[in-house]
Amino acid sequence: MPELPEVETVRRTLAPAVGGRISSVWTSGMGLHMARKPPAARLRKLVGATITAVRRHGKYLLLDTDHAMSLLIHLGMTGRVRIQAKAEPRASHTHVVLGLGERELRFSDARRFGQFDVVVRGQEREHPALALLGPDALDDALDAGALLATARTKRTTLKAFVLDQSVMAGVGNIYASEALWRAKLRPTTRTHKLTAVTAKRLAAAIREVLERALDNGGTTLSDFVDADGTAGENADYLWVYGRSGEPCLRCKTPIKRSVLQGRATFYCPTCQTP
DNA sequence: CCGGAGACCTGATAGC
DNA sequence: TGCTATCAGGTCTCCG
Repeated sequence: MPELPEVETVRRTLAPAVGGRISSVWTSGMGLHMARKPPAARLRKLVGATITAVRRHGKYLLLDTDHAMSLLIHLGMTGRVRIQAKAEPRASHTHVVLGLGERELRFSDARRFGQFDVVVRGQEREHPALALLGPDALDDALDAGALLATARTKRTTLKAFVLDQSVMAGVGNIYASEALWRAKLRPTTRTHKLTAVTAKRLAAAIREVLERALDNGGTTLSDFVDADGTAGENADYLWVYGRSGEPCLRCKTPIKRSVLQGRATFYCPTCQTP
């Protein structure tokens, strides 16, 4: 579910957690991504800590505390972070609950591909999940020039390139197809074919696609909701993702679906030139 | 270095 | 109704 716009939407709706003091910690004991369990003992040391900020890098959330430790959260495919009243029933597949006054911060994840960990503030980069991340996809530094310079060091496809979290952090399978359609570039085109002109188009398209999705509160295909439980509207505005057989919104050619690296890929065979 | 396939999980949906 | 197969926003690892 969650790519940069969805995670950023969660980050923004987590604002009420800032200033909250962690009064209790509960974990389900079940393993998440790579069978890693949320570290119960380290989490319990955060009882008494106050959440001071909620940050995001790519698809990762970082909740800073005044105990020099931060919570690291990744939503995987079906992860949710909710702020709910203590009296609200817990969702199924709830794996972490932090008491925050009258409310609770709850992490649930049906498929358990998500991550919930603790990192030392200032040493985030030493966490294996964050060590290799490239600049955030909405970082101003990621302009056409930077994109082109990185692309020239690779021989991969454009689809794999924009999905590579070490190139840029935050683009996932939906927005990869969307951005390449917007930039009129074929997903299978090799990165070293990028030019100053097409790199500029791609950089602009990535930014546009992500910001537009963010304006719409993210894309909800089935699972995604923000910290308030609200679904996103962006599924109504997708240009190609999930639209195979339907007419291209630019040229009316039926949209094609193919599989690249095991992931569904959508493109217009006419106006996305190879 | 790169792509493909499979692994990790559960739930929704389609088809018989 | 119930069974089976397929698919899903992500990441990681093995293999050729």
